Amino acid sequence: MARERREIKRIESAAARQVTFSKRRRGLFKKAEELSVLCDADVALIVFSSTGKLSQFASSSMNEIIDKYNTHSKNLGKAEPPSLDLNLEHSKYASLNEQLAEASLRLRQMRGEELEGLSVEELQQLEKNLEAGLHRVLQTKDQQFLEQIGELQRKSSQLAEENTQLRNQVSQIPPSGKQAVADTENVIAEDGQSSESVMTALHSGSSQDNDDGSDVSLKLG
Amino acid sequence: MARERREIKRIESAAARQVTFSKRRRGLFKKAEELSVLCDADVALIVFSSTGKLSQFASSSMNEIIDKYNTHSKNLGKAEPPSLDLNLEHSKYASLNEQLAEASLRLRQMRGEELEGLSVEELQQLEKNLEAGLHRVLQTKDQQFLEQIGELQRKSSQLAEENTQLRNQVSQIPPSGKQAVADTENVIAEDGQSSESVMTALHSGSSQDNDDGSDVSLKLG
DNA sequence: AACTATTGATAATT
DNA sequence: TAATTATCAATAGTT
Repeated sequence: MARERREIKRIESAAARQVTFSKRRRGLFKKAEELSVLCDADVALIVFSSTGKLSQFASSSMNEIIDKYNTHSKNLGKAEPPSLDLNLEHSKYASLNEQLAEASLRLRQMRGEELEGLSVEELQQLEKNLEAGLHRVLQTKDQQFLEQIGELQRKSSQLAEENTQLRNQVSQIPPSGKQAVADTENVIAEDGQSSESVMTALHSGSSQDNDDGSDVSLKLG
Repeated sequence: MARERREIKRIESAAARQVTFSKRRRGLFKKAEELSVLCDADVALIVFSSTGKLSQFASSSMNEIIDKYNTHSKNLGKAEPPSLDLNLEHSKYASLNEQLAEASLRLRQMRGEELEGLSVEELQQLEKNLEAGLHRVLQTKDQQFLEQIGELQRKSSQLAEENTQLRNQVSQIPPSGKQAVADTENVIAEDGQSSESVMTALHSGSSQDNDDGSDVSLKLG
């Protein structure tokens, strides 16, 4: 196009390259615009100089054209596997966002957090999931607890029974006047307890026995 | 460039427009490539004909250049709010995909599924998470159990103590021979119990008392 | 699509 | 960098 034909290969001289870049870039953009006007075409031109500076031309909106380009590439089943359709991308992105939000919420809920907003059904489902996970551990542990409680209940009943029987025996001691009472008090004193507390314990004993049993049954049912 | 100068405005004749489009498009792409080669520039050119057909040129990768363009635009704080940055969109999308995949995997693992491929560290982490989740439920439940057990233990000790005291009282009854025993048996019969079970309960009473205490302590420690 | 007269682009120079 | 200009390249109209 000029004094001499120039071979199309990289211009080594940075200065010359810069000059040629400026001239040719202007021409290229001019021709791009002319094409878009003359032929009613949608044209997008992006140029990065070797120094990284951006120049651009778009007959309409750059992003519009890029979106259109991405859609075309996708629909034509072209290569470009790393590039995805921006439009589809968009809905997928929104969808992914929702899914991720829900997943992390569920995780937090399985950790016992943010349970406030859950419906009854959701709580039941969460409970089911947690219960399934907990099942073996809880089974073993609960069983041990129940065994201990049952054993203690049996012993309590046994001891209460003995108490009753012993009380009967005590009540059948021939009333020998003050002395017997004194003796009893002495024995109690040796054990470090007052007669008052003993009687209270004895009286509440049988009633408490029943209360305990029903309490445990209720809580375990 | 030719027989006559052409005004730069839309060519009304569709045929003429199509011809000009073909010619000028070829020239434009040629010049775009020449610029990229001569000046070591990164050039992307996208052209949609008025009939919607796509032509493109990119000196490197089209998506690479578009990404670079978007990054530039973004950094320059440009407008274009309705259009999203493809670049960022893309990495966000990939990132979201990963996050979602991980979240759902973790959920499945918390339900006890897909534990096969986990390393020891991962299993320990999962165990920790499950334990944390179970903690609140278990804490409440365990506390109730412990309270019940503690109460029963207290009562057992109390009753055992009373038993000891009552036994002391019984042993201090003046030996009045057979009659006293017979009376005791009658009283017991009225309560619907046999003397044999009573004696067994009495004999095992003190020894069992100690055993129970240590047993419970061990299991709760 | 090929031809070609003409304009437009630009390489070398200033 | 900008202007000049000789030359080459692109292309409008024609075939």
